[in-house]
Amino acid sequence: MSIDRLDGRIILLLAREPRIGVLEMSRRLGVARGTVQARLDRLQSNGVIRGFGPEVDPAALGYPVTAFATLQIRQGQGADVRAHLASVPEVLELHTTTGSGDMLCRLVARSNADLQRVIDRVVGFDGIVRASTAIVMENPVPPRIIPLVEQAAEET
Amino acid sequence: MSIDRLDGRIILLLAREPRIGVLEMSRRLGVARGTVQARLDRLQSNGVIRGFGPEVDPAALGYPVTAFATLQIRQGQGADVRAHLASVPEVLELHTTTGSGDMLCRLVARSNADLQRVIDRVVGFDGIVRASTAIVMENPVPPRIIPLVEQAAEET
DNA sequence: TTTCCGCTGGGCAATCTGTTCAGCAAGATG
DNA sequence: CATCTTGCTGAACAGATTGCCCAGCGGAAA
Repeated sequence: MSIDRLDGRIILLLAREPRIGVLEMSRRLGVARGTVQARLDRLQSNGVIRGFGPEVDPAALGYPVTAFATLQIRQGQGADVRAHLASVPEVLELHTTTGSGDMLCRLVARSNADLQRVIDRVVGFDGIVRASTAIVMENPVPPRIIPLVEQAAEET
Repeated sequence: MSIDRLDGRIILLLAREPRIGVLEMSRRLGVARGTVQARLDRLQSNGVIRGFGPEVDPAALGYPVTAFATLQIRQGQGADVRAHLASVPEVLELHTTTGSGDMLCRLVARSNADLQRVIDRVVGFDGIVRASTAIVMENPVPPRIIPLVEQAAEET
């Protein structure tokens, strides 16, 4: 559940050089290979490290436009809306939230014009009452986790 | 810039079994090892595959609460606010957007009570006029990219 | 004191990687 | 039509890494 400094350094190393091997890590960290291996196993079975899936850049795939849509759902239609949104490839992420909207989703599109098509497809479903969209211009802090890992490692 | 079916299958395999090697991939895909290697190199230098960083689960680290905050910024304070937010470990992501808000950020916290502390720290900065927060309850579609990859691979 | 647990340092066979090579087919170019 | 370029194949090689095992050691808990 909680991680120590060594765990933190392992994650840090992996984040910086994902292709690094266990042996090389043990050299850099100054510990035995078995230790690194055991820590990694533990981190993975703990669920702290979910996996090492490839990070694919939607922009490089031809989807340079990102947007966030806040959706208002008709009462009782939640399950259907979820299924509908899950079937749209351009919906990269979906959350149900408290607050003024009911759901928040991340969308990508090939262009601003194409975003219209995506939104039409997203909201072209009966259970969705209203959608308000915010187009992403800049991304000053791309998805990150390292600072949090470092903080968690310090607090041991 | 664009990917074909083989590229798609490579990414798919990597997503499903991240620890798979180039040799095993070539066997599964029925192509030569050199081909897979060349494709992978190309995908990475293209930027389609950004990397293979470890996916760390904030919940397993002790931060089970996720929220999205929409921020309104005082004109001309954008740069300062960006720097301020980047210094908060619990800010996992930050975007500047069009629409009613000026920025949208993803936050995590140790609990709902702790979220108050995080928000106080986030908005306790001069350039931020207003913040409205939505707490995430469910996550019906966790961050995903595979459907988009498959679509991009088909369209070749 | 005794037990448990994690780390160390070592060794082993099996496997994979990085790299290079020549051959071949298809498509583009002149 | 001849030539070139590009991408894929199948193979080879040395070097490195992995998965797995073991015994010993020290600190912390019972």
